[in-house]
Parts: sequence; C-alpha cells; structure tokens
Amino acid sequence: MPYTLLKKQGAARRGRFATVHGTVETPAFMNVATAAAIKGGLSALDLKEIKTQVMLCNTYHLHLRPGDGLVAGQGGLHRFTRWDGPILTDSGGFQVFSLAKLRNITEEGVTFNSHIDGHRIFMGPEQSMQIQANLGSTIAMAFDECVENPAEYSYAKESCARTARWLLRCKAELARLKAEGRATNPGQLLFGINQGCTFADLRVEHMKQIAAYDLDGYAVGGLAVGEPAEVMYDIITAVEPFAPADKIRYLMGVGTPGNIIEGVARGIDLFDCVMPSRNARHGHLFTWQGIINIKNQKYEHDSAPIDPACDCPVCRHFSRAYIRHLQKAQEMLGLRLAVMHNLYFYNTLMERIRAALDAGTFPQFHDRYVRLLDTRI
RNA sequence: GGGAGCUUUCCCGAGUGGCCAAUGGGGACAGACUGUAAAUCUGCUGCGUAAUGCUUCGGUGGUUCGAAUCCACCAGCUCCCA
Repeated sequence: MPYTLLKKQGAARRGRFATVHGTVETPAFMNVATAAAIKGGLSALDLKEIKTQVMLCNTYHLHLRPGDGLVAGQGGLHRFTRWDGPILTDSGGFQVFSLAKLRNITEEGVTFNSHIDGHRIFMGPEQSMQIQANLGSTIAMAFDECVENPAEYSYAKESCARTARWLLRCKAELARLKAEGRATNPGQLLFGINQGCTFADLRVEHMKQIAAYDLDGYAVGGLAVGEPAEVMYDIITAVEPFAPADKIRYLMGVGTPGNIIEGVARGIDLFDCVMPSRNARHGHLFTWQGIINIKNQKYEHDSAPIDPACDCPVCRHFSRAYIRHLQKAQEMLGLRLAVMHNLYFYNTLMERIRAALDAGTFPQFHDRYVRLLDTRI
C-alpha cells in the first residue's frame, strides 16, 4: 500500500506516499511541467533547489509534441527530462474541457482537432493509457471528462457515468499494457477521478462507485472551473468521507494558497496548479505578506528581495527593482526568477503545512494564513 | 545662393475643411489568470465629476459659420542644384 497516513488533525492528513521514483511527503504540491518543462526556463536541475517533490506533465500535449513514441524511445519521461523524482501525467481529460471548441465527445472517447496544426486525433481511455504507458510516468491519471461550469444536472449525471465507465477501461488497459511488457514503467500507478460538477449527490454517488475499483489514488476533478470557492469547498467536504481513507487524495488544478489550505483542512493530500508558474510570468508573486505585482511602479527603486521572509535562491540574491526591470524589459531571466520564487513559495507552503500538522498546530496555521496569502498588497 | 518637401497628443505614425481630443502601433500605467492553445489576454493613456464644456496637431496672423486640414510670414529639420 503506497500511502501511509502518519497523523490526522480534524480531516487534515499528514502522510507519506511511496513510489518507485521516491517518497512524497504529503500534503504536497505538484509542479506543473505540461510539455515536460516548467515554463519560464526551469530544468530538472533547478527543481531540487526549489523543493519540488513531484513534476506533472500532460498526456495530450506530449502526445502531440514530441510524440509519446519518441519519449518512450528516449527511455521515458524520467530519462528524457532528467528528473528522477515522481512524475504524474494528466490524462488529457482537462483538455476535453479547455479545448472545448476543438473537440467532440462520444462513448468511445474524444475527437480533438490539434491546437497546433488542426489535424484530427482521437483519444479515449485506451489511447490515454497507451500514451501514458509510453511516457512511463510514476502516476497515470484516468481519462475523464472535465465538464464545464455551470452544467445541466442531466448532462452532469450522464458524463459522470461515462467517466466511471472510462475509468474501468483505463484500469483494464493499463493492466493489459503492463502484462504485455509495454509499459515503460512497470510499476506505474493509476489514479481515478471523481466528477459530478457542483452536484453533491452525483459527486458522492460517483465517489462511492469508483472507490470500489481499488485504485492507487483518488482525485477530485472538475473543480475550480468557475464556481465560487465556497461551492468547491462544500463539494470536497461532501465527497471526502467516501474517498478510501487508506488511499491518497488529489485535488486537481487547485489552486490559490488559501484554496490549498482549505483543501488540506478537508482531507486532500495532493494539489497542482498552473497559478504559481503562470502568474509568476505575469509578474504576480506570492509572499508571506500577500500577493505583489512586481511590475507595479512602486517597486521601481525597491532594493529589497521579493519577500524579506523568504529564503529561496531568488530572494537570497536579487532585488525587486532588478526583477521588475527584467520583466519590464522582457528578459527571460525575469520569468525564470519569478517562477522559481513562486514555486519555492508553494513548495515551502506545503512544507509548513506538514510541519504544522506534525506539531498539531494546523488550525492556527489555517487561521493565520488562509486569507492573508490570497490578498493583494 | 536657388529649389522641393516635412513639423500631429510620451515615441513612431494616420488624418488634407465639419462625423477630430484626433485611426493604428509602441511605450507607460493598471487588472485578469486555478488538472497551461497563456513570456497571454483585457482596460487605460490632453484637462474636467459632467456637459452641445475647456485646451491641443511647430509659432504668429489670416480666410471661413467652422481649420490639424486652406493662405501668408517666421522658426527648425531633410533632400536636390550651385
């Protein structure tokens, strides 16, 4: 059993997740590297320095470019990227949502038009598993449909049932690929994904159903797609009791520091989000005093580090004035330093959450930071 | 010395009588971003709370009901002939 629950405080869990590529201390934030690189110019060499535990790559994007066959030929994602820690591959399910204008969904799967050159590609549960088996990630995600918000109840119910059927096909296909020796990582794990939009009864029913499928982990997907944060929290609270207690739980695509703290408080172990990396590229930097926009004129002559309370490599060496200049001048270094800082911040946030859970002080940590860290200053 | 052309709001640059406070870029300023089609996108950029309001298109004067647009002179810049 890869997941070990070390300590509980309320619904919050301090745990450990063992994989063939190393152990993940949870709660943890996975750093998003969609096309096998963290945008902003970070390589695997940088990730240790910013306390990254897990790297997240994308099935759809890597299938299109450079092609999962090519990655397999290079020895898999680990050899290809030189990141030797755990890698989770998202299944392409989110692209069913985000590339909505370019796709068509049937029981078999989804037909996309490539966002790169427009050519038609078909991806269903089997294709997604084949691609992920080629990529050789540590953890494969089931192929799901991430439904847009708001959604009709009837559509949500139908989609949810289909996602459950797809999950069984994913499990069967991955087992077959492993049995035939076609998986780059023979120890590849599979997580299922809970759906059901904002309807608590659908969410619970779906979670109960997939809990019986005995997967390596359980994700809550389809949240943070436009619904109010309180709705998201209520859904997590409703569905959490029905996620297997001895399995790791992953809240997909979330979120702000406050969202993560609330997620941990509701029993979530894993998170991922593009926010720290994307917003860093746009000048929004997270600090222990709140969020700053480094491009603001008020930082023009500011020789202080991004966050005086931060000991990341960027804050140890560089000033706000310098990073502001780099971003205004569109120097690549401005993006890189900002991304390094934000990811370090998120990874440190998780470290402090774990420390608070270890010390039994998580409620105090929650109260002190849950609003503060999401506040623009 | 002679001739031709040019001068627009922070910059470049449209506009050749009213629909012009003036197209479009850039820059500046600010905002958005949640399993990344995102080094992207949006707003804003003379003054004024607002108005059929005020000031503005090198300067001064003129023509006209009305001028960034037409005329005269002046200043500066570019090119051609000596």
